[in-house]
Amino acid sequence: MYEFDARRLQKLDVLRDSGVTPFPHNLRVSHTTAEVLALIGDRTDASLSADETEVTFAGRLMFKNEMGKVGFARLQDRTGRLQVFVRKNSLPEGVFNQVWKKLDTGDHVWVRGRMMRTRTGEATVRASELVLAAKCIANLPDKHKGATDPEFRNRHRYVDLFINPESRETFKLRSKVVRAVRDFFEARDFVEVETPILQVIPGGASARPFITHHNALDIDLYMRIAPELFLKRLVVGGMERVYEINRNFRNEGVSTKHNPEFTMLEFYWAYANWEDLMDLSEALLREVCEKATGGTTVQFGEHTLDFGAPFRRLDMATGIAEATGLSAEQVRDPDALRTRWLQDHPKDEKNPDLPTTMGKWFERFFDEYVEPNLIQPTFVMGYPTEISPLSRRNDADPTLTDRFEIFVCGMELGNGFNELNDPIDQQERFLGQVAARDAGDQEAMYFDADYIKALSYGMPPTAGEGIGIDRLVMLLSGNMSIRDVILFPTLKPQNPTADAAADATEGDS
RNA sequence: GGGUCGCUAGCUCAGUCGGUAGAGCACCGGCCUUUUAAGCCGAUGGUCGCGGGUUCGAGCCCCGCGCGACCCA
Repeated sequence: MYEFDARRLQKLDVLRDSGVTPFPHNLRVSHTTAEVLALIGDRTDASLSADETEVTFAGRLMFKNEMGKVGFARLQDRTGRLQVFVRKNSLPEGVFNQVWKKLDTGDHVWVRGRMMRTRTGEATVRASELVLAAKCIANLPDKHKGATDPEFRNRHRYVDLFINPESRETFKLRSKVVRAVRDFFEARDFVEVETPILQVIPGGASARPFITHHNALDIDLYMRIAPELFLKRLVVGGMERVYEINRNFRNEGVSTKHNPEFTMLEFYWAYANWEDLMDLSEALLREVCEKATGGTTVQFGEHTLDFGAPFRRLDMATGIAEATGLSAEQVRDPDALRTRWLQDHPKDEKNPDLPTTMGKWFERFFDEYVEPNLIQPTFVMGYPTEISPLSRRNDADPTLTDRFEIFVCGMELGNGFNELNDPIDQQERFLGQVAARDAGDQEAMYFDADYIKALSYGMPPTAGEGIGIDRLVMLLSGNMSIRDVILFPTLKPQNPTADAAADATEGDS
């Protein structure tokens, strides 16, 4: 059971006793607050007084000021706020005492009235009718300081959204980002599809999945960690340009950059290669940035990010060599890498989990020495085959793949590569993953025989890429935490015992 | 996983040396016919995150746990 505030509950009785319906319906508005403000424009009060136009609008009461037999209120709707002026003898009989005086901040209010301007010049509507549209019986955050605690804002997004304008802006921006992404791909003849979230074999990424159960089939299913293998099946099927804006689920830790469920854009483009993808990514990010923010640069913390300029293209081995002082030869030598690592991490001397191969060492060195320093949008190129089980090998150097990742502000934003379409090679890579899994790597991929079968029918030369939408929205909106750009981020229950008790009660009833 | 910090009224926060639990805003009552964080008078509101311990006495000291923020891995 939810405990209502007893004092607020009483208000409902008081209203009903005086004939006021606290939750009416069928109220219509003629204008939004922004439309009324546009009508008022810069007209004088005299000009407005001569205008007999009546408007109706509604919004949540965010500010109320009572002065005897007059008062002011500001109503907030999806377009902004607008002030209402009420005067006791300008309202129908009883409304001032029974409705106006009982209004609390947080209530939804409907108003009819004519436009005016106050003595201090504020555009205002003079109410000739005032209706309580929906009662708020919750206590609101501080009128001036708002709700600043990140936990409160994440747990009570419905409050955060109407209290904090920057939160509304963030999620409007997020919507624009998604719209811009769709427009970009639709304009290039890509088809948007939806592939399974419930999967028998989770694939397409290295990550631990969530497990769930289908009762009727009596089988365990996995929540998808990536749509990749399904999208490539579609390329086999002839969808040569295909994309999906998909929710993925990864059973891993949470941080300011990681939420267990997150939104990705993935796209596959037949008869294109990884270099085409890099060009396309630049164009995509530039266009999305411009459509969502109005410009091609954004402020993120102390950094001004430039999505308009060509992105830096950095070879992974070169980046590691530059950051560590190793030579081009040493960078490819696991022993030299180990020696260099121990130089900075003497405590790892006896660590049995240190990498033994170039590929794993690259990953570790890159994360440690290169990634944090990649502030402006950067393509990091040339990933080792070993850590790229779905990428096609480089024709000149089969230990590397034709793969890149996009980094901004030390954050991985995207990942693209020439798709491996040789079913024999893919089968061997999967077997390598299975061996890693058997050796204890819980993030290693599963063997997906149907995917191999799909490739055996022939997949055209294809390049594919994924871009993290949540992180992109973080960058474009200047939010430092992924939880600030996800409406309802995954959070621990505040009071597990109470929640469990509530569940038990539900089960009994 | 480790470290640091935090958790006190609906919200934002004080709380001294261990000695009766505080303020502003919100909410309630009263005054006020153009306010701009309006003002004035009065009232209500507390599991001080949870559980132990020390003490005559704990919001404060000690131990454990929970949740969160930030940093590190």
